[in-house]
Amino acid sequence: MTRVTKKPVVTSPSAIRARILAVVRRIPHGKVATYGQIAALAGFARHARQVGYALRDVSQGSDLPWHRVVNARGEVSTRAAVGWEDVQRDLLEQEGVELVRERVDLARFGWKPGVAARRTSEAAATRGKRRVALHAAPRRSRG
DNA sequence: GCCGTGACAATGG
DNA sequence: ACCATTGCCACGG
Repeated sequence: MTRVTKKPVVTSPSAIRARILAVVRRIPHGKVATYGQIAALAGFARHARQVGYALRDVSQGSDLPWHRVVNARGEVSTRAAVGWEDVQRDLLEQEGVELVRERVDLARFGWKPGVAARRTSEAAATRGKRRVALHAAPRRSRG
């Protein structure tokens, strides 16, 4: 059928954004994901900054769980509009995400896609040991 | 089409 | 543990 004449791979103005937002939408309630993780899951490793860009364009008025996205240190990233940092922290706490010193323990609340919730005891045990790769595949990526 | 910007990330001091 | 620097890459002017 030679319908490949013109493939829709045209990379829309924001094909990358759409993909990113799709991943953000998958973050489960009560969990958080890092910018770099989102980018990697979307298929755009080292585009962590683009995640922030995408969210900045959306933010309010959307059903997107934008508040579940934090930086690699588990902190809420500061953006242009001051004050929303508190809003985000509040939303997270409402979901049961603990914030210790303004930081989220990624080992506990970090979203692990594809892995169903294991036993709580097991998760606790993991805490004391070495932390396995939380991110999908950071490798040598840097941004 | 080049240049600066940015809700990031990793490294070094 | 904190601050400064460097890298990365799409987007907007």
